[in-house]
Amino acid sequence: MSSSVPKTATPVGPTGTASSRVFDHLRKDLVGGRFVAGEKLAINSLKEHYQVGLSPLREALNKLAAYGLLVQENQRGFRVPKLSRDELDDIAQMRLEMEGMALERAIAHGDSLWEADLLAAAHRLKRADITLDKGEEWEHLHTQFHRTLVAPCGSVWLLRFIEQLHDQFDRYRRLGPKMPTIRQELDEQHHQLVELALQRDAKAARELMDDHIHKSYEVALKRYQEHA
Amino acid sequence: MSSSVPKTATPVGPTGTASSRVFDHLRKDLVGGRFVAGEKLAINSLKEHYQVGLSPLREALNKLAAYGLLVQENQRGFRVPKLSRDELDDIAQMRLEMEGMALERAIAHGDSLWEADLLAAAHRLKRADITLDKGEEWEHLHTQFHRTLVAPCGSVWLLRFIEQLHDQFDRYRRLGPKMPTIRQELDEQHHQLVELALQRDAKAARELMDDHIHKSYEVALKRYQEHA
DNA sequence: GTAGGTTAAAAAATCGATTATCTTGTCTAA
DNA sequence: TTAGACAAGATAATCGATTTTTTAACCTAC
Repeated sequence: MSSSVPKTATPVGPTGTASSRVFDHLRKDLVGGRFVAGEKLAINSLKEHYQVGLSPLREALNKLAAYGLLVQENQRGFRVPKLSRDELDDIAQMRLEMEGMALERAIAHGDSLWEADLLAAAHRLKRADITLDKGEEWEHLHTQFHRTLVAPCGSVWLLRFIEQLHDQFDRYRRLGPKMPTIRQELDEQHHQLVELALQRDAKAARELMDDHIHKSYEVALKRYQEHA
Repeated sequence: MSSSVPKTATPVGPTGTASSRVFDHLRKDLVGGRFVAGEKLAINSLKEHYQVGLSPLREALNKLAAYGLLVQENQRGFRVPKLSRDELDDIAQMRLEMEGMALERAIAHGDSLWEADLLAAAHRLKRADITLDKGEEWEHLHTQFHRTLVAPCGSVWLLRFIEQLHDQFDRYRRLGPKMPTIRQELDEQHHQLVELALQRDAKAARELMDDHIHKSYEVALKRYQEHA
């Protein structure tokens, strides 16, 4: 049953609005460190780089500013936020509080579907770990794993804030190339987190999560210090 | 020393960009309940109502969507988010956690300038309480008081999240007219909060804050239930 | 009567050009 | 020499019109 001109073709080309596409793309690039912290964005350059008109671009920039990945100054356009030790400490501290809270709640409420999702997410991430492919694909699986871990915490707003903090944190963590030694430790913790979650050991899981974030913080801090 | 055409005149007229002005105005209107929850925004009506062009209006709507006061669906414009009991519970619960945390930290770190600011903010709010003027001016002083209370918590991100949660909470609280009886209780708690903060009694202050949020939650819940 | 399809109207998204504001370099006067 | 004024260029913000997509109304075939 194939028609030569299907009514709804598989969207090979770009999907969604130009605004949402450039938003996603810019978000990735900002989190991935493809801009220099503090730099002023030249809108006209972005326009050609992302192959998009001025209106959708500006709408994306406005959203990113409200989200905290850009700063907007009246009549002076948009800048990439500066990085600072104080802010990194703040972000890490907030991650400790909020992801800890979310993990405890997720362990209390997560059902068996969650268990399956969690195992799947951990497995996919492990595959990328051993391939040592630490590119954009690994980043996505890593984000997805942490998202799955806390997903059934029962609070839409908590999840939203955690997502935002992750993006902010990753701006520091991804300042430089990977550090295989510490990275391997962190990868192992992902599996230990799954085990403790499945055992419903909220206390131990939270302690491990604290340690996980702490180790990640040390990586991010080193990156930040080397970066200057 | 007065020139007939001063170079930098006092900005009597509208200040800032059209986009930022309409953002502020829309934010107030959304929090203040001047739109029906769930309704779709007719951009062209907004355009004339706020006396602004399409581009700055759309930029403001995009920012509000990223902030969480609007929902944006690709190719289908903007909607006012629906209200739900579950979300109100979520917001109130998050306020308990986050404002409690912020208050404890503020009490630990706040200096004498903070004490003065706090007394001033409480005083201004009391003036508005007794005038029984519960309009936009009271709302502003109330927001300002709570903001001052937690200001020296040391975390930019915590303050940001709390601000966002307040806006969300107020969408429920401001669904209906004031309730003088319970309102008076809440007003008294503001002063007790100042006293406990000045005494640096973090534990008691947090307990009172919990109670304050709980009472406010009951008001908001009643509003929500009456609203249907 | 209803499912599916066509079309007209409405609304959203985007574009190209204009206007307002800021920035930079240069000149003048103290 | 340097602070301040000025002008020219660059950039940000906004407008008006166009294109694209959705919505709603109508029509046809079963």
